[in-house]
Amino acid sequence: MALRLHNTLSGKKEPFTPREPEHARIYVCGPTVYDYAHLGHARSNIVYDVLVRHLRASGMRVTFVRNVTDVDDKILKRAAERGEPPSALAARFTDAYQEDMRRLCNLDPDVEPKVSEHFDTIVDLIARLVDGGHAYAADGDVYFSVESFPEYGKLSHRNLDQLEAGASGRLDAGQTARKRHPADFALWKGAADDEPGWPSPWGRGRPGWHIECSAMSMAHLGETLDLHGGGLDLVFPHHENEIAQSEAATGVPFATCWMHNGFVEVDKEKMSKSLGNFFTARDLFDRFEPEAIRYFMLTVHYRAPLNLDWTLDDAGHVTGFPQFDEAERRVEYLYGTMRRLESIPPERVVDDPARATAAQPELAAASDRLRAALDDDLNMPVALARVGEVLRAVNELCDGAARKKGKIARADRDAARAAFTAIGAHLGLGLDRPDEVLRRIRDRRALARGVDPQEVEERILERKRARAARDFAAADAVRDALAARGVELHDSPAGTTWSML
RNA sequence: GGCGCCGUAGCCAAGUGGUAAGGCAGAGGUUUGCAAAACCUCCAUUCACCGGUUCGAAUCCGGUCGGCGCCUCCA
Repeated sequence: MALRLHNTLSGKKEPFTPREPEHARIYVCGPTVYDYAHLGHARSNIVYDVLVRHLRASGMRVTFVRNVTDVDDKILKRAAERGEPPSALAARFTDAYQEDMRRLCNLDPDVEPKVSEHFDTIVDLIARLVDGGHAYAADGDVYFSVESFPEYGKLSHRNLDQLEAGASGRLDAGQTARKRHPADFALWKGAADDEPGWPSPWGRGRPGWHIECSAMSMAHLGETLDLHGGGLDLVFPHHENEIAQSEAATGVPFATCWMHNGFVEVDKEKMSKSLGNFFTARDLFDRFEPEAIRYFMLTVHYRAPLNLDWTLDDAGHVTGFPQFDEAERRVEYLYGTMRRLESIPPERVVDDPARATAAQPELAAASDRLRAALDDDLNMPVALARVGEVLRAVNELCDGAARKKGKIARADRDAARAAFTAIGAHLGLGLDRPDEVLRRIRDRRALARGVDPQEVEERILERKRARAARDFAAADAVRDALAARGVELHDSPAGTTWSML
């Protein structure tokens, strides 16, 4: 294992070294479940999914924990607006989140802890901080004292003076009065009588935003995590505060490596709910194969911003996403190549070492090349370039097997299969059934363009008769008429199939 | 104001000292009754701009211009 990762803590690329060499303990900040997952959540999940898959494909055991924040002010607010119990709303969006992430070909975390199931752990941690002099109660709230932790700011590379200056003028007056230092943050928030709350030594209330991640990660992975990840926007204050409260409590490093993924942007601006320029994953699933969305997320390095382009009609409505179109064509290429390989008739597969082509070494090395790309700070774009090389080599083999009296060496065929296995293992691509994916993509496009598959099949039969009668003019007329509607016909010895442009 | 990131072909995008990966689009070709798919070939003497360091820089240093993020809920 020679994975090197950019560590936010040091600002440098470093070898990833779990405390237990063959077992990585990883924690990633999950969603606050008050709405559907948007593309930013999708990107974050896909990045860490590739990390976990890559580590496992490289032979490491990984315990992957990703929380669900199901107790939070935003949830209470949204639930109140809808007249729905907060727990019901949270449960609904938790289910939706899990479903969406699975559709994006992400593995489930090994543990998915929820705030609602960890009150004791959270309260214990707060009590430990109060006892240690790192936190203080004030009017039913409990605050962490940043001045009690000299290293505060080490992750986001800022100091308390800077924070004070930056925060001036936009602080909540009520909280400021209770805080000893403006940067102190709430560990526990007292609840008003009409607000939901849970019992604690400091009165009825609910956890602050940051404490749950410290409590739950340490509960499931121990006091020092090998890697803690999340979106770039979590560096400050969320992760900075997690470090402070965790290390103040335990006296040991909270996480060895901190990893942060870049944003999804629209028109060069961060996509976020507050800007109103976001798309949920579900919105896109109706228009594109979820795996195409995953593919697109892999085309850019995880730390770089990922800019989303769209096309608009005159009325300003979104008409398309060129990048997802392109990614979906690449997904078709991937599955189309897989299907081609498996469609080679058995009699054309021969045990003839001499026939093994120059492509075989390239395919045999596919796994190593993927690993090398991802070992370098999870360079997914380069990994995708390696995938492209594999697909080209496999198609070359298939072309050879398709020629008159063409054959493919069993060794080549097996190397190609192994390459697809490696692609799935490291990147989570190509794990579905080719026929099903390709038909789904085709039918989704047909539906969008008002093309009836049944009718297309009839036209194909019509053309078949014309061709049999050597009436090529009539046959071509059918082809042209369908082509005008985006339907593309593919003739092959086995018959005619079709796809949507 | 503080901290930080980015600017590579028509578009997207890798590349942190050794002479520009990959994809899309485009051009030509093989194949095909015609197509499509697939495959082959071509497509940046150059990396926003100006200086500097070096035998050598897209890569390091300084400056200029342009874009963005965090500092407040946020993946």
